Parts: sequence; structure tokens; C-alpha cells
Amino acid sequence: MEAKKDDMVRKGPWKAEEDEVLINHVKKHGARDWSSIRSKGLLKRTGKSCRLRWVNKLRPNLKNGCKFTAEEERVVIELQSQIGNKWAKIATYLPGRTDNDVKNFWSSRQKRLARILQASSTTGSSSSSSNLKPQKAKKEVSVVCDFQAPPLQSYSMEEDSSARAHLCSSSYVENATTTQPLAMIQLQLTTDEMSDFDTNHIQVEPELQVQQQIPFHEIPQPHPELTFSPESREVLARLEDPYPFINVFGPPETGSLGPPFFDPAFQNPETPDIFFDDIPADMFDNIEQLPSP
DNA sequence: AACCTCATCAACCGCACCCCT
DNA sequence: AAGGGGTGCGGTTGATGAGGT
Repeated sequence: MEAKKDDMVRKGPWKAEEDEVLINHVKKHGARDWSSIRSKGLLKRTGKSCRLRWVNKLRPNLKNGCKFTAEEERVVIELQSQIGNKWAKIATYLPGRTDNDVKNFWSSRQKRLARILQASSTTGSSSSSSNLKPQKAKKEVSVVCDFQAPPLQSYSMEEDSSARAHLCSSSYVENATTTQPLAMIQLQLTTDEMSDFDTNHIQVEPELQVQQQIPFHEIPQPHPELTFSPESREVLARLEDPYPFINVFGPPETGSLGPPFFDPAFQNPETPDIFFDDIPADMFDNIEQLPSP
């Protein structure tokens, strides 16, 4: 019985001591040999669990606790439309973000979208927001008022584009018929959320200010194509590029895109790298880079 | 204050792939 | 060639906190 208890795999939240053991293991052996952590008796966690913990929480330079910026959201949406639910691949475009982050972001988004669609379909095409929760309706009003940014250019806005361009909010989504292309609705949600980008109205966190101070019109625009045109295939091909973001959205010539994504100094102050000071400098080179073909 | 709804996050699970023997 | 172990990925779930009624 005792031996059985010792063999038990531990599950659930990680303790600080376990994190420490895991970090020490990675220091010594690198981010591999996950199974040996258990076989050596260092932890009662499975190799998978250890790897997941490292990748999602302990790895250096993670943006833990930071909400997705408008730019990151746009990258996710753009790439998801191009390559589907390849979260790990998409995450390689977002330094400091994990596939789990991207996945969670997307599923939250889908839930929200589904709710909005359901709300609009159950009550027909009524233009009022009364079918939503009152607090939601309130939020939407403020968003509509605050939103001043130009629309994304990555999707074609055809009929009714001017209205949507200026008032891209969930309440307009609600007005949309359910036959509206999903991409369009997703775009509307995006721009809704991007109202956060209005620095005149929103207090931004210090570590995000570098990016959020960028005038909206200077943000590099993604490719306009949605279909798998030759250009899109080119984008897919760039997935092997260690810094594909530069290529996909144009060179950071204005410097506007640079800091949050490419400046090593841009780190979440809540997750300092003090644990890793004595790790060989090149040890993590492989982590952020895409695997070589 | 209690309750409800929703969003977010961390972690687990199953499957697929790769590599080694 | 086949089998097994290790690893990576995507889907799902449960816990928790925030905000509103």
C-alpha cells in the first residue's frame, strides 16, 4: 500500500516547491527528459504535466497575467483564419504567449460570439439590446461612444461598411443577421475589443504603454487576403521564419511594432527572470524559435 | 450580503507523431 | 517492419474571481 501511495501521480495545482524542482531540472538538463523527472523520483508528476507546467508557466519571458493586446488579438484572428486551430503555430507569432494562452483566448472569444449570435437569433433581428444582459448592453453603449479607430483592412467590408467601420461594436453584431459571414462578425468583435486601444479613454498598464501609444493608423496592417491565395501560401511558408511577424505585417520601419514583440527588454515585470540568471544564455534559444524545417 | 452570470486561467486527457530499439 | 516510450498538440473541464442584480 505504501509503495502504491508513493507511486501515485500527483495532479492538480502546482506548489512552489514543485516549480522549484522543475526549474532546477531544466537548469541542469534543459527543457527535455520530462519523464525522467518522475522516474528519478524528483516529482510525482507525469512528464507531460511537467512539460506543460514549464511551457505554460515557468518558461522565461512569458507574458503571464497580461491581457492580449489589440495587436495580438489581430494576429490570432488573422492566423486562425489562415491556418485554422494551429494554436502552437500561432503562438510562435506571439512572443511570450503559449498555445494554451491562444487557445483560451480563442475559446473565450467563440463563447462570446456564440452568445451574441444566439441572443440575436432568439429574438429575431430586433435592433434593441434588450435581449442581452443589462450589464452587457451598458458596456456596448460605452464602446460605441468611445470607438474612434479606423477599421481593420484585413477583411473586405462591403455593404454597410461605413457604419460598421465607425461603430464596430457588439451591438452592431447583434443587428447582424445570422447569415452574415462569420469572418465579418469576428471582425466586428475584434474592433469592438480594440476600443481599448483608444488611449484617450483607457488607462493602460505601464508595460503596455509602449505599444498602446502607437497611433492607430500606424499599426501595420495584415494581408488583405483571406483565401489561400498564393500570398496566403506564402504566409504559411513564413511560418518557418523565426520572425515571421515582420514579414507578414511589413517591416517595423516606424518602430511602432518593435518593442513589445521584439525588444528583449520588454518583459512582464511580474515575471522576472531571476530564476534563470545562471542558465546558459543560449539555452532558451530554441524555445522561442520555430523548429528548423 | 447573497446570488448569478460570465470570463479567464490552469491543468488534464486523448490522440498523433517521432524516434529508438 | 513493428512495438514502445517520449513528446507535442488540440480539445475539454473545473476552479476562481469579477461584476452585476
